[in-house]
Amino acid sequence: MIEEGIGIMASTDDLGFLLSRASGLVVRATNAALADSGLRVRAYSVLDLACRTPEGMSQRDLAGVLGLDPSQVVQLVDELASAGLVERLPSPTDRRAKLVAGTPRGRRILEQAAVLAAAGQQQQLGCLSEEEQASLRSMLSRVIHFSG
Amino acid sequence: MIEEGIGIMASTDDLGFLLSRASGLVVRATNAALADSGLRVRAYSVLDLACRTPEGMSQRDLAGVLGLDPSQVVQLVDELASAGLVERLPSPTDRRAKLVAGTPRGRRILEQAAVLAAAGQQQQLGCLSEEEQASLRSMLSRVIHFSG
DNA sequence: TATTGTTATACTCTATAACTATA
DNA sequence: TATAGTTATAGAGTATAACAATA
Repeated sequence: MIEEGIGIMASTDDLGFLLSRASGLVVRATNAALADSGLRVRAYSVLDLACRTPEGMSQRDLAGVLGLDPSQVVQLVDELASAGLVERLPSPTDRRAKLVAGTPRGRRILEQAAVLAAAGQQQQLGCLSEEEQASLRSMLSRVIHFSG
Repeated sequence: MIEEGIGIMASTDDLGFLLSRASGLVVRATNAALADSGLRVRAYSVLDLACRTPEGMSQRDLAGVLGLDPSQVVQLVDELASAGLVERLPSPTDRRAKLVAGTPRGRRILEQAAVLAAAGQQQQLGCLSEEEQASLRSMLSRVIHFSG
């Protein structure tokens, strides 16, 4: 079998198709690289953000930043909390909100996972120079924050 | 609600994350734009390829080009064939293979759908100049055909 | 009245394996 | 022995709606 089951959109030089396909390949490679960590890409992203802010981050903010539905965040945080990688702390300012913060164990796992994820990612993106990767980052950031 | 349910990967300036998120937004916008045509992005891609080659294209080739599993192509071609947009023709050279070709109706629908899809896509990608879009296309093509 | 987290549900997409008929 | 299409199934990701507690 040559290749199977990744992104899609119209014919081979269509930007939407290329974006979808490239994204699928990178996600797949990253998930494969992360396998030993027990994490998949989405959980990894949540853990990463939770560990980035010492006080923790509300689930709603996590959802907003990652572009996920809040109900998906619930599931992902459940997983991470069961594994002891994050904990839900009460927000000091809003009794509805829960701040998701990385545990010491979570930070250790994240550190290892980050190496794996970067390797898997560069396995797909390594054909682009540093300058190209920077340019790509810049363009994609604009696309994401653009709603016209 | 701010934003929900799209692509994912690590923290906000991570290339994998940006790729995944941008792709998700474009696919969503395109699916929404295509709604009136009764097509979704993957079926649209198959129809597009089927109509591009007058003799039709084998399902295996479709799968290879689009990066889908052959079993997914079966389903998508089933859908399109039920709607009368493509037909499965016997291959003159290989009795196992079936050539998927667009019907006249399929070509008409495709023509309309292409306009819708392009509009939905540019709604997300319109913030990039023509030059940037060309550069993006070039980089993503390389990423896709790179397996290092 | 609106928002945070949660639960439930359905649908789409992805991943595998096995089977058949041909090659 | 391998390949094209097919079927079946399971898992991951996405999309909605509704509810309780709190703002």
